[in-house]
Amino acid sequence: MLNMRTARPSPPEDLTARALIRDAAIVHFARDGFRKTSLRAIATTAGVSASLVVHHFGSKERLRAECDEFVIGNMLATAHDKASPAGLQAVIQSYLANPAEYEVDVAYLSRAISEETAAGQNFVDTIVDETEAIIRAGIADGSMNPSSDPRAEAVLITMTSLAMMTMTSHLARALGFEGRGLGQETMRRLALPSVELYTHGLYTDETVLNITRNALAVTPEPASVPGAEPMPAREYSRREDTR
Amino acid sequence: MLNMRTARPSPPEDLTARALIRDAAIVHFARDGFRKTSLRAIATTAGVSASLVVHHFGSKERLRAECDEFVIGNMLATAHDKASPAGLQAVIQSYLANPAEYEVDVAYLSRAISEETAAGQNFVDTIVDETEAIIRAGIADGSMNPSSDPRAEAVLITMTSLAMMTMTSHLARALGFEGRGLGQETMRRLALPSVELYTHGLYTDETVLNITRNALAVTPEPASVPGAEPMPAREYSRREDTR
DNA sequence: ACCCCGACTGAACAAGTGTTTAGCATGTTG
DNA sequence: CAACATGCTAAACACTTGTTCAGTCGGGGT
Repeated sequence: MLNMRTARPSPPEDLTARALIRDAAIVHFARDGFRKTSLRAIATTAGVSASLVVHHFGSKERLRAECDEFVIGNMLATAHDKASPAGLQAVIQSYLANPAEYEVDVAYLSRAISEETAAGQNFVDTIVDETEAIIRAGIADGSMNPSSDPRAEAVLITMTSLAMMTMTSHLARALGFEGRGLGQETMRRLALPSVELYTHGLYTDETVLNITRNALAVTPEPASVPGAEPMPAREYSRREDTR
Repeated sequence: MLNMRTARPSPPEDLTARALIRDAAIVHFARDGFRKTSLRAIATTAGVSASLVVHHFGSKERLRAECDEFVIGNMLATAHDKASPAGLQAVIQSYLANPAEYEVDVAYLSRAISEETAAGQNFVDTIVDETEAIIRAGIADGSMNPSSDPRAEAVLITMTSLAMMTMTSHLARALGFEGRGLGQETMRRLALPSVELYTHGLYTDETVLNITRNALAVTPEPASVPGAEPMPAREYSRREDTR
């Protein structure tokens, strides 16, 4: 009801050809990527000629720009006017309510992030900023643990969240949900472990933390940073080796 | 010294043309992606004709397969024979020691994951399994917190780690390292916050955890899963709303 | 009535693609 | 020496790509 901007439940016929082309392009870009989709393919699923596509949009690149604006711009817009700090939550919940409707938009966003579109970068940056604000507020009101670097923590959490979008297929496969509707069951399966991780952490003590602190203290800036990232889970396997 | 399989310090001249083509293809695939790179571009940087590429490899697709095998296969191989459970750690540390040498391989792997190559999927699945084993061992020996779903936790952590590869450019940009050598400074900046997060968690109490548990208990399986994932950080913002 | 302007199409173009073909060396084998 | 395989190339082929070019259709405005 509230989302007629991002999700497009519009009837098939009473749309202008221009809108039909845009929607078809969004579907194709989301499913096959920008480079792989041809103007003729878009024209076919839109039921028009290839020339009409460029007649309306000028070029394939400008068509992409318009699709970016339509999908991602609307995502950010609906997120912004719904409450100030954590307005994104409404969108997220609305998505989780029925992922099928947003499937195309999520796939499109994922492509935009992977292909590093201007709109995709803008989206990522916006969410990072928003997340940082949330974290700082959470630390201030005591609901979240203090961090040595809230900005970096925000980046970390944002990328983790976005990775759930860009790697849906890998997620589903690793969990055994191959054929099923990507997302629904996968998200449900990941929900609890994710919150557990965010509540209790992974490690039981500060062994790894201290090792990391020492390693970073030793190497001030330019040289190497041994044994810290990006797979912190591995550290434990040589715990006694606390040199 | 120990890595002459993944990193290629080989002198320029004494390589067979076949190897030259393979290496050139790896660079191009890593930097521009599979679809965007043309056989002629590969041939040019390899200093040979385009026909020779297909003469040696049969087709572009088979060339890709061979590059996959060479880069990713070697990654997995060197990871496997170095200690059994957490053998990957050696590779990771070797990478963190001097990321520049592995830059191409990391970029290549990232592409393989994004483009969902067979080898890329295999790599992801392998690391998930390996991570799951590590987590189960860590829980058993008390160094890690118990999880309601170790498999899902392993998937979560793996995807987070891999996201650091597939989203290097976004990471760097969000942290302000635009022009610098992608990785080095970014990794250093993220190391401590990441371990902090894995040690103490994000939330100070179990409010969000309980909310999530209740939400999952209410909706058993088929229907919607409101307010849980994939952005758990947002939950806090309506803490008092503990309906 | 004219004209024009917009939406729209089919055909053609130029460039780029992966792949094929024929052929040139060159060295090895009978 | 002849025959042949091998590493290699230039040219061409078949095809797809994004884009351009007339040109048709139809409805308003004057």
